[in-house]
Amino acid sequence: MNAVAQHEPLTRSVEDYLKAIYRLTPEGRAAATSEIANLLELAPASVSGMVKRLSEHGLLEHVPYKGVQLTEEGRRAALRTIRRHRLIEAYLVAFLGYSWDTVHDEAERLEHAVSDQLVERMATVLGHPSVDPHGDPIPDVDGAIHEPASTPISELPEGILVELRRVDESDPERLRYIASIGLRPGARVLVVERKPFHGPITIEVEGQSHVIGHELGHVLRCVPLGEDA
Amino acid sequence: MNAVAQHEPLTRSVEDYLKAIYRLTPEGRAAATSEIANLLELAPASVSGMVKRLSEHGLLEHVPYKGVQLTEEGRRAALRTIRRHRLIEAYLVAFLGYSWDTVHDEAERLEHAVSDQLVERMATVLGHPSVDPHGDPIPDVDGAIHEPASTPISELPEGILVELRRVDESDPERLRYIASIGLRPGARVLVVERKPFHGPITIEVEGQSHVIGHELGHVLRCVPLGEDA
DNA sequence: TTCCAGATTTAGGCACTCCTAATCTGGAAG
DNA sequence: CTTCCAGATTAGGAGTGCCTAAATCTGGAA
Repeated sequence: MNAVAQHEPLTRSVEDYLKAIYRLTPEGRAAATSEIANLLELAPASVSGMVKRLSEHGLLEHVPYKGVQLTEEGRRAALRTIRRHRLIEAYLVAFLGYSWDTVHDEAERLEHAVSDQLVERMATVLGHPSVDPHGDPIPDVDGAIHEPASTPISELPEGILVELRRVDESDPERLRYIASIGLRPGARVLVVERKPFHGPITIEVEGQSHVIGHELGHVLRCVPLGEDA
Repeated sequence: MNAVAQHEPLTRSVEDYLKAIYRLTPEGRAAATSEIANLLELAPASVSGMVKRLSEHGLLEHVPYKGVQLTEEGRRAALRTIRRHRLIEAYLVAFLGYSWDTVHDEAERLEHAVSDQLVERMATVLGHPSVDPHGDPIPDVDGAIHEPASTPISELPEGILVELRRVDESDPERLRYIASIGLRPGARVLVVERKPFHGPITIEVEGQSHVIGHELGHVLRCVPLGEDA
């Protein structure tokens, strides 16, 4: 019953909880029950129950009424699932004709079914990529991950020319919209105008102007290329 | 609540039951509870329970104490799963370095997770194959399947030269053994000697002699190529 | 300091999928 | 035609994972 190297496989649900909590707890934050419920589209009471069970199994640290964090074991499990997800996405785009904006749901189901062997073979034929089609970094086999710096386009000054690096969105309709206006990782984008108080942002992509909401701008993470006013 | 075209997805377990019952009921036979339990490695009582539930859902015809058969809807669902399984096997062998004797387990998990879209894309890049790496025919999208004639090598006369067409086995160890002596779909095999009363069979493959048990001979399905005594 | 709104947890249910133990049944043997 | 038993079913239980409704807690406003 040692906590190390026990490889009883986790269920689909458990993997989803761990992934969600990983996303909600950057740098030592704690995740609230309601945040998890929100992300997974479950009732808060269901989350309370699962959190209790996962704490007992040593995957989470839970302070009742305060929040949860992953244990080291939980973190490793979460990163294992994330690695699978992102490699599957990269594989489906590279070899099976998926577009980067439609691949998420398929990967969401496959990540719970593939063996380590299969994922590593995908990684091999892909040449061990460091990011997936959304620009998200792929953790390595040991669970190491490094997130290259990037800034939401909603926080960059007007007049700046940027390269889109990451699209932090999983909703299929939003993704399809983002792709439809020419935005994809690697795209050059000019920040034309930013209205104050979380107002709309005007950008130029492939010579075309588009106005996007602040919320959408928040998921478009970029690196500056220089001024171009 | 119509029986037609309802597409609430079936669970993993349900798909496994339907596949098992499909295998156990060639041409109108009925499958016994114990046969299903055996194939799925479950307690007979568990099968009774599930069979009851699946009958109520219209996927099975159950005559208590007699046996079960698939309804038309159950048959279609079984063939859908079998199509997925066999195309996944073919894909993994063709593109991801799996060997035909080790691919079964991976496909067994993936068949419950892939979308129709993904399976059809695999079928496309494979060029719509008609058989999987074990020689098993792949049902088409409408559920039509035709099983080419073949005879277990255990039923063929001594001295005959045959081509191995199908290996009806899913146990990994047995498959690995079969592959290790040079047997695979397409291999030329000479039936050297067959001892009576289900005795051992001596065959020659790739110039090498091997003695196999009758049980193993039963899963090796062949077509005759001619005499060679 | 008290009190309340909102978040959280507990209580009680239901469906699924499995188990063991007890009971029942249909057909074969006497 | 009765008895018996292998095989099938029912009974009762456990774990997962979700739900709604009812307590309960917490932190900030009055």
